[in-house]
Amino acid sequence: MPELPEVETVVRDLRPLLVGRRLITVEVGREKLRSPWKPVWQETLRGREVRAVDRRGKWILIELDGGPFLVVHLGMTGQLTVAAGAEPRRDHTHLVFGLERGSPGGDPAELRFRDVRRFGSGRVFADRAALDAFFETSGLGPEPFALTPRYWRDQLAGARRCLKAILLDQQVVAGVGNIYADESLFEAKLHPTRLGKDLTPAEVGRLAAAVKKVLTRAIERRGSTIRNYIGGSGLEGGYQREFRVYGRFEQPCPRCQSLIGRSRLAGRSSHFCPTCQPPPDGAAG
DNA sequence: CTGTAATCCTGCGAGC
DNA sequence: TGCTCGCAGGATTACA
Repeated sequence: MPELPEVETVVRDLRPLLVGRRLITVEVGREKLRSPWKPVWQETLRGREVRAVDRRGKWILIELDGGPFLVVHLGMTGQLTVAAGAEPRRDHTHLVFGLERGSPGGDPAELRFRDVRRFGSGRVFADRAALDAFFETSGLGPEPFALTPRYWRDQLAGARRCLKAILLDQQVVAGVGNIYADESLFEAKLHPTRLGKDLTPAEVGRLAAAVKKVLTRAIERRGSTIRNYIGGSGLEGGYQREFRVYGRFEQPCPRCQSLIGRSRLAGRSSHFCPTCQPPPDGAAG
């Protein structure tokens, strides 16, 4: 569910609520997450103060006093929020970190990880080197905002894959998922089945700009809430009201009124305007 | 190198 | 009501 804009929103929400506060307790549920939680991690975290809250791709990084990182991936249905301790825990809450009171006599609060489908995960790295090694091993690509046209050109030059598959590949660009891949391709007026190697320099430039533009706008709207995404303070996103193709199958294109098409690509449903995003030469619709 | 499908899960809406 | 089916913001793996 959550892609870069949603994860960025969670991080921005959590930062002022967590930085400077200590994790007092750690509770771990019985249900297995995507990656198994190691019992020693409780001890690694307990009593440490949060130094920083950051994002890398779709990963949430909580840096703690003395070096370790608590790292959370939201998968499809993950929610990471700070809630009042008195607020009942909802079902599917798998990790709960009790927070030091914000002020003497202040109300108790908790950092909670809830994930209905359990495709998400929480893990702990001993220090920044271990964290970097993890991303290095996974081949996680660069953040999309500082990318040069040169980088895109190099990535696309020999690519026989279609654009949709390329955008979803976290090794090419970190953070883009199904919604923002479709919306970016519409913005760039590029059909999702076009091959990377077939793009003209102008088209490469359009794609690079479109990804940045769409993600930036989505962050401004606090991401997209379709089913169950919420930010770190529990607020929903608003970008779903600005979707131009995603989830709009057979509805009119906002640019040309053609009916939005949908097909299965790279295992995901892809939405596009058959007119504004012309299919590759020799292909149908 | 490609693409495709199955897998990990639960919940929801559509259709009967 | 209740059932089945298909689908869902992700990522990995196996196989053609």
